[in-house]
Amino acid sequence: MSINNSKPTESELEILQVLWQKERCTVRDVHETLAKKDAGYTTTLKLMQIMHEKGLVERDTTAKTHVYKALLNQEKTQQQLVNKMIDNVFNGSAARLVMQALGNQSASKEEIELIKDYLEKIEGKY
Amino acid sequence: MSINNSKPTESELEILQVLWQKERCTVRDVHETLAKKDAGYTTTLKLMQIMHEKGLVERDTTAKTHVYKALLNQEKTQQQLVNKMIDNVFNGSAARLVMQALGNQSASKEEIELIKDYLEKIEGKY
DNA sequence: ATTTGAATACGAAATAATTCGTACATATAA
DNA sequence: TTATATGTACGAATTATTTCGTATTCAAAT
Repeated sequence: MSINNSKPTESELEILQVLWQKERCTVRDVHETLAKKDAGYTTTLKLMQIMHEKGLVERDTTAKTHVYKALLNQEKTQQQLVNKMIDNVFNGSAARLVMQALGNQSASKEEIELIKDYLEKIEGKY
Repeated sequence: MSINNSKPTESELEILQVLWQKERCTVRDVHETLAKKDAGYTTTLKLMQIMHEKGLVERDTTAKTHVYKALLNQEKTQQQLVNKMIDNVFNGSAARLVMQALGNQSASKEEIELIKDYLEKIEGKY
């Protein structure tokens, strides 16, 4: 049983996103990056404080302005979420999810190439 | 703007899952299928009633025991959820999600084959 | 030294989601 | 007919999540 098996909430995920990108962030950094949402600054602050309580992030409080860092591993978290979605939404079929993902606008020619290469690589395993 | 753009909650998704599988279900059908969760019967009932209010399902109330049917389209719903995940969790990269999905235990040799075929097929588009 | 601006802390309200108890109706079996 | 089993309705408690206001601290500029 791991220490962090609690799934992050929607908002927490948005914040983690930023932290994974930028590594060390102040609350303001995060808040500014999440400009889309027009929540107030103290809302972002509070969320990050809660994340700290939960052990999702660590922070350096030596300076007045605290600096946050993600503690959840990006890959692991992604894996968990994907697994859950496969299970929950695609009746356990990874292939279904993949096809759904590839059938949409987001998949460019370059991405398709990447995936083909990847398939070649993992096909060795069988 | 569609009528049903509200994303189903976690629990609602579980129920939809069952309804997509079985087409026409009573509350008891659903509740029994969702045996894993040990919520009470009336909880499932209430959830399905709420889903009806929200327009996620329709129901036939001619008989004493009501019969439910999903109104949300499975494919469309899956697509929405996948898109959201790509955006939210994979910084917009469908390829990342796909690789993550393929890198896990769920992807069998057969599934990989399916995907390769699929890639061939959509590659024509470019 | 005083003001101003930018931070944190934190309680508490607002909102969303889940869970369940209880009342009541109806069908079926004894 | 009466009792029992199985349904629905629905209010309300509980729990989770998000949002924000206000107090306070600290640093920098005036």
